[in-house]
Amino acid sequence: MGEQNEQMSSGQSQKPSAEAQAHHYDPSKYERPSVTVDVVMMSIRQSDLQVLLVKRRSWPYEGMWAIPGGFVRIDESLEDAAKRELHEETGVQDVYLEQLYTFGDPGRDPRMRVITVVYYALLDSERLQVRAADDASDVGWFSMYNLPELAFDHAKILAYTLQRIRGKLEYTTIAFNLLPEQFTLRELQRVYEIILHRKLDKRNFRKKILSTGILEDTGAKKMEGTHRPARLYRFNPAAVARQ
Amino acid sequence: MGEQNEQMSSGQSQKPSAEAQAHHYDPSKYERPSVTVDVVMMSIRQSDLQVLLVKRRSWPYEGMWAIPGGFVRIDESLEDAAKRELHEETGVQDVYLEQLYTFGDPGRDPRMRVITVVYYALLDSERLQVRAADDASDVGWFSMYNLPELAFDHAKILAYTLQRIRGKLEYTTIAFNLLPEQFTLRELQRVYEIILHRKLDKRNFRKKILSTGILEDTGAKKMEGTHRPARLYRFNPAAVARQ
DNA sequence: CACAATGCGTGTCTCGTTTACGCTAAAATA
DNA sequence: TATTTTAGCGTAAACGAGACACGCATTGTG
Repeated sequence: MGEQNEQMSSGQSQKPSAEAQAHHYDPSKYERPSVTVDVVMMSIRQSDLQVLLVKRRSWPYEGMWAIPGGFVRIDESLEDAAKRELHEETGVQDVYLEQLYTFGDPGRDPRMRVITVVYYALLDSERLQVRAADDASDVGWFSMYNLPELAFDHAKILAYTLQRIRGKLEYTTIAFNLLPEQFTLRELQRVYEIILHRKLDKRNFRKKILSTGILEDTGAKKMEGTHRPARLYRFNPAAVARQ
Repeated sequence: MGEQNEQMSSGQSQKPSAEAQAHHYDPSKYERPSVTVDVVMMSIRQSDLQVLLVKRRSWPYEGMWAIPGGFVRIDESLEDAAKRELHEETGVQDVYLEQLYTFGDPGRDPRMRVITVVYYALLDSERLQVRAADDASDVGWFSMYNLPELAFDHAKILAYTLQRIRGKLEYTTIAFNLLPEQFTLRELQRVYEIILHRKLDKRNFRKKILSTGILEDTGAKKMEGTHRPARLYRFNPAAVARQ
């Protein structure tokens, strides 16, 4: 093994060292790709799973919609870049944010070699309503189930995002990030139904969620419409067994 | 949202366009990070889960062990870079390879900003034995449960790798990639036990695996030692439901 | 003030899955 | 032919998932 083992792990010096040259390897010869971070921002809006997209105003893919993103600054972590992007687009901070995957095929951007680290964020619908007004018309929310024509490989990225959150929904507590601090069991069930895209049995759902002990009864009730009011619960992170 | 929405998704032109300048954003100003791909190569050896590491011969972390990796070439996909690395280190091709995570904190390499896309590979122990001889002494196999002192943030990367394969073991068929084409049920069970790091019940394990129908009896038997020979099975990818 | 309308909140049974557990079979060696 | 070693098998109990229907608390209306 290691015919010519260049020992490039996490980077040989980029200025050619004597040793690198001895191994016929000069990293400074290599053109560096651009690195961007894109953030798939999702929220439950209008009883739908929606994603924030921005409209491209220039070549390539002019007029198509794209996942918001930007270049990683040289002294900024990937997660910080994602948080910055998130804040710029939505004004919110402290939301659930997770790295999804890194897409780096040559040719995915016709202008240059771009490697994109994709994150996804789950936003509480309530906090978001505030900013829903300023419709710059080149930023918009779209249903994950009815997407417009997307730039680059962004359709693939969103498909993968949906797959990931569906998977995580089953064995983590990510759903709570899409709800305000207090919520009813019915609202929580709707989040699950919207993401999994199928109906769930009310009794079994309640039984399962309550049996985990991750919900705390606030004592308050939510009255809405002409029917019996629903209990309001709060997520109790202390009681979470596994992430 | 989108105070100054720079529309950087998957890259604004790197040459400053009139439009980019109008938005006070000139990507060419930004220093680009280096991008490397590291590959965690794992195999079952000596009834142990082992990983291939290379010894660093220069600053920083001189003398410590590191996950093999190298720069991504400008016209090469991330996965191709990982395959190249894999081939250079082990001589094998066509093995299970999956992207793990991207590590990019500033300061993780003291020489420069390096963003590392980490892949992991699962190698069939049998094919590997051939090359086990050429011990260059700066390449070696180490137990995932007893690692040497590691360079950079590589200890964190290996911990995360182990977590990922444990998770995947439960709902995918990745285990087969660690075995030769034909294997006994006992050998398969050992792979699970070594990765999960706990004993499994023989009868339940056989029942569970056989009930999935992903194994095909080859008809052949494996005789080894002074006891009843075991059936040899083969993995039947056609019968795999999910993953 | 009664009654209709609406969504909240609950319990049980069935069935399939997972776990726990011990003995006989087949081969090699002495 | 006795001993050693691992292969290969079945059943009972516990648990979890899914199916399923009706009384309750509130509001609006006549």
